[in-house]
Amino acid sequence: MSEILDPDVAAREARASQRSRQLLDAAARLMEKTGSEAVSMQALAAEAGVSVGLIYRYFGSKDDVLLAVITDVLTQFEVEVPAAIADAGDDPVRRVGAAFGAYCRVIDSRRHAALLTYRESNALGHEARQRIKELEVATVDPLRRALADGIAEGRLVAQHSDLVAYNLLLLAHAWALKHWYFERTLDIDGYIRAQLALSLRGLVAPEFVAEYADLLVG
Amino acid sequence: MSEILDPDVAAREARASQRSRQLLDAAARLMEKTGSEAVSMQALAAEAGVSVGLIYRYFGSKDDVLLAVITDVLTQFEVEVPAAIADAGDDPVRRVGAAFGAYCRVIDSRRHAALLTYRESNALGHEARQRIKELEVATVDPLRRALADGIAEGRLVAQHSDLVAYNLLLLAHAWALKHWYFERTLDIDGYIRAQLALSLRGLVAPEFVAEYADLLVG
Amino acid sequence: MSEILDPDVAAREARASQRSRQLLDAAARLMEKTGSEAVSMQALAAEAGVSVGLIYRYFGSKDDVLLAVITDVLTQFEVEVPAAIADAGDDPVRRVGAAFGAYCRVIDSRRHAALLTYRESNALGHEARQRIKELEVATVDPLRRALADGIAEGRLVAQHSDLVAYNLLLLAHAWALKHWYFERTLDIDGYIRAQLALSLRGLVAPEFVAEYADLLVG
Amino acid sequence: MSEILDPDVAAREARASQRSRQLLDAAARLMEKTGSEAVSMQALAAEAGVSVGLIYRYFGSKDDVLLAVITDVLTQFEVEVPAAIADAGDDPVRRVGAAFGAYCRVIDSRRHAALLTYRESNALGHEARQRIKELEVATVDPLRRALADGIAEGRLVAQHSDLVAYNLLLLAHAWALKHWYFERTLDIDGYIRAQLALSLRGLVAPEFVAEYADLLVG
DNA sequence: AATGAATGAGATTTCATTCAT
DNA sequence: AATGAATGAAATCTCATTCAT
Repeated sequence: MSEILDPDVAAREARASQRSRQLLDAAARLMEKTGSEAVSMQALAAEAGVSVGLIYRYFGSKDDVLLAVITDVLTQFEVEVPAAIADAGDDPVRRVGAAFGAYCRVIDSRRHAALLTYRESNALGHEARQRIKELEVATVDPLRRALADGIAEGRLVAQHSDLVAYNLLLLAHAWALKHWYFERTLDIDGYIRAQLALSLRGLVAPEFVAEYADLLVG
Repeated sequence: MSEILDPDVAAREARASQRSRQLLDAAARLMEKTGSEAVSMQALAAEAGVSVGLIYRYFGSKDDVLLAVITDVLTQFEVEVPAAIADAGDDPVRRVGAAFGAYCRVIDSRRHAALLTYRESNALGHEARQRIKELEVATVDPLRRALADGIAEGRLVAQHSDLVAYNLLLLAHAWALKHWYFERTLDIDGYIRAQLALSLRGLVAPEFVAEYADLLVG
Repeated sequence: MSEILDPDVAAREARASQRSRQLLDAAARLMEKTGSEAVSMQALAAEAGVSVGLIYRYFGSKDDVLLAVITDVLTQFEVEVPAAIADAGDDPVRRVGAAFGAYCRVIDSRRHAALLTYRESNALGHEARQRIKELEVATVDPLRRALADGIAEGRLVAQHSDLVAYNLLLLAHAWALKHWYFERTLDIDGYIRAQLALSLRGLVAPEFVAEYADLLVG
Repeated sequence: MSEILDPDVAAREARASQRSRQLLDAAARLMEKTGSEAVSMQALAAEAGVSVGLIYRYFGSKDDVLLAVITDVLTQFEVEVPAAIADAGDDPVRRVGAAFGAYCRVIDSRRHAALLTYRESNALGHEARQRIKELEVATVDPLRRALADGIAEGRLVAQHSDLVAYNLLLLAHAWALKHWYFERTLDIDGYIRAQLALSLRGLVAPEFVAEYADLLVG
């Protein structure tokens, strides 16, 4: 808030944010390790190498930790997806492809944490739930914009671009949700390529099909 | 099973299956009501208007109840989807459409129960989990067959029909998973129409596009 | 009570006693089978092939069943031990031996039921407990009398005949209590012989040792 | 274990072992108080003046508590019996006497806890049961050795020394098992004297009877 | 006389949260 | 700032007992 900070306060805040990170990482690690989303505060403390009590200094409750883990993943989207889009250059179709790939890769790297959103109902309160939903929707925005650009440039056919964007998010999540099924035949790269081809085939305007031939064959 | 049943035994069995149904319905109702997939045995007993102990006469454990609720939904797929396909006539593309519609409608009628599959990891044991996965995969089969027929007849382009089938299942589930999002702009019929159009646009062979114009405009 | 009974009443009583026997046998069977003394009323009903409700027509409570099973074993002592003594002829030392053998054999035939006495504390009320203790003490009486006779005839040395009698009862019980230990080296016949030899060696008057040589070498 | 301990860790361990002792004592106290070997976790918590949850910090399960109580008694044997033997000097017969006395006195001091072994079947798992049996058998060893020494020196007659040792253990347990009977006529000292006299009369070699006259008259 | 469905209290166990140190 | 012992409510499951049929 204030631009000039008491150095002690700054140090404290730095330590605090470091602690938060340490705890969040431990939580993510624990989830990937146990494969279960049922993580007790005691187990989290043990994994993070701190005491239970300390967790409550940084997070008000278990729900807060859960919320933070989820937010953490969502934040990763906010970082990675725009970066991937920027890297993809000006072509909106390739930007869509890059965005979807980035989504999938983030999810692949935090599979169990990503699934946490699908359990919120129980643990989290209405307010937190609402917050997550807003963040998730915001997360689709770069994708939606790339799609809109493609439509504006005539490279994509104009049809339900909102729905399409959300479908792509869902298919990215599906890599975590139905990993047990997809992993039988695909690895993450194959998955991205196949799903992208499938989705784009219905979207790319006929006169541009040749140009995106590399994307359209899964 | 046997042709001649002791009437008492028959009556008892009828009562027993009625009880199971009552409990399963209560479980489903409770989920829809609380919006939560976490149902305690106490709460279930209260909702069903019976005692805790009685549940254990019909289901060996909480896992059994959960498994039964899930199986119940999956069984509904097994009934409704083939029926819808049969009603749709011989055209494989229209059969795909009918199958997807049936999926979505079953899920719409049991939204929270349908989500139970996405929590299995915690509650259910490995065996039960495996069982559910098998059932789910089996559930996609009619859809996969209709797609294969469409490809064989040249009405659909041959591309990853397995993946397509599973994607359609996922999009049906998405109606429950992301209901809070989709319901802002779509009702169940609109959702089915839009998703179907989107998926089919990438699948229908060019020379048949005109024939399925009604399906292709979401 | 009344000497002349209504035939219906007599028939009913006969049926009732038959039922009791059926239930008691089932209880004993169940205990030997599961090896555990924790027998639920449901399990007992199943084993006996009757309904739970019916047990309560013949026994007021679970404690009553337990008490009856215990009494049943004790009654068997009351029958078998005097019979064995009678068969053993006039010699009091041999009568002692016969009594101990009978004790051990009854216990061997109902090992787990015999152990029930050692659990009474929990389940049974004070009154029932008292009743069992009295019966158990009464059960030692034939043995005590045979010992007393032996002392009176000068064949046994006079020393703590009460304690000796109870010790013999205990050693018989020990066959059930510590069966896991004794069965490593002895069968029931060997056990009886060895224990008897050990006990009698301290009891038989020196001038009669030769006469009972067969009993004194375990 | 390690020579230099972190004082905090050492203090914590001390506190922890103090808690264990407190809980074990409470368990023993509860058993003596209620006269019952069945102790619920709630009751144990109440008796110890702690919460239920805390018990689970020190013992993994109810079985663990039970096992610990039993082990506690058995450990007392391991301490007291060899000590008593050592105090008794070189004479093996007097060492046998001292060992038996020590057994009986330990049992007298923890009567109900000592009986716990006779309930193991129900509560404890197979492994724990096995463990207890081994410990019990190990417990007889000092007695067995003293007997063997006596035989080797020709002071005791060679006959079933294994069985004799176990019988003496049983007679010690009998003080708890049949306390209600023996207490009518004997106190613990009288019991020890009488039982010892009885057992030794059959064991002491004729030429040494005079030497042990004090032990042989109960 | 007989059934067995139904009850509900009670048992064990887990775990989010607090608080004295 | 940090600890971790302690709490106690809640969850699952069992089983003696009752009662309508």
